[in-house]
Amino acid sequence: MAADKHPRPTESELEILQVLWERGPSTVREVHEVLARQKETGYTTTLKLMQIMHDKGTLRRDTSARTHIYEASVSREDTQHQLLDRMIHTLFSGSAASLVMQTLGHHRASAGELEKIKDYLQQLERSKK
Amino acid sequence: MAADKHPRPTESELEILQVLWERGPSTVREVHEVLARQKETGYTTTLKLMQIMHDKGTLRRDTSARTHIYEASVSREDTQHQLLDRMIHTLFSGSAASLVMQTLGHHRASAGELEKIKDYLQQLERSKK
DNA sequence: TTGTTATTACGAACAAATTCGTACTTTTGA
DNA sequence: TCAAAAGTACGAATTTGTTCGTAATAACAA
Repeated sequence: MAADKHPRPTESELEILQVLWERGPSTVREVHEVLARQKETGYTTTLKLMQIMHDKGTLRRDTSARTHIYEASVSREDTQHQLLDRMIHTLFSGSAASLVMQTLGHHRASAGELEKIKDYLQQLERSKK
Repeated sequence: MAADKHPRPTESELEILQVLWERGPSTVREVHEVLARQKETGYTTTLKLMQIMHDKGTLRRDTSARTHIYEASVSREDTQHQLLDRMIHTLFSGSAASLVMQTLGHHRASAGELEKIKDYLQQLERSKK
């Protein structure tokens, strides 16, 4: 049964979440097809993982039909937020700003993206006053 | 023995790296003291972990004296970069910009930090032309 | 109907990470 | 000198995550 509220997803669980966030509610078969394109993996492996995630409360499912439909019960944003938090804490001594600068320095964003980021910053500053 | 070049550090390994990055070369005892302040853990556990990390090549050590001195052999920046890469890929569909905006949105940086980030952006844009 | 296929459930094997007890060695100080 | 303290090494137990074989069942098609 579900124990903790929303335990941090493992590596494999994230792969599955990605697919569900992208596609919306899906069958195990559909999720598996996508994963199998990226890596060698068996159907029952995907099935088992999704069952485990359901136990943990990470996924919801509709079992009314023979073929069950699964759906993420955690949002992409919340998960991103949760993992970012952890990373900022464990790897950037708590400084979100230094994470941002590291990222900007190493992973060239396009000019358009930089523009978006700048706008976003301005907006943040305005809302601060 | 050391197998891979620099395997991704595990959770516990990151905690140890943090301490070493912060303090510089240190004994197991010193690292352990710091960790023990944050969580319940035994001395030999810390020791074993650091030995494993040495095997993997994540740490260097000086064994000339009885009490060994350990030091990180991977830089903080490289590790940050490595893990950011992974996170951008697995959680932000490859878009560094959206990671940055997520971060700015959720983790309020101080006005001073925002300023720094803006400067950094301008600098990036200039160097782009 | 009947056999082939698709699906779920379950348990066990395997792998990786973590924790810690114990033995042995060196240093120290009374 | 010699007992206590501090250190390393090592192996094993535990925990957590991953993979997959097998059985049971439902759907489907000939």
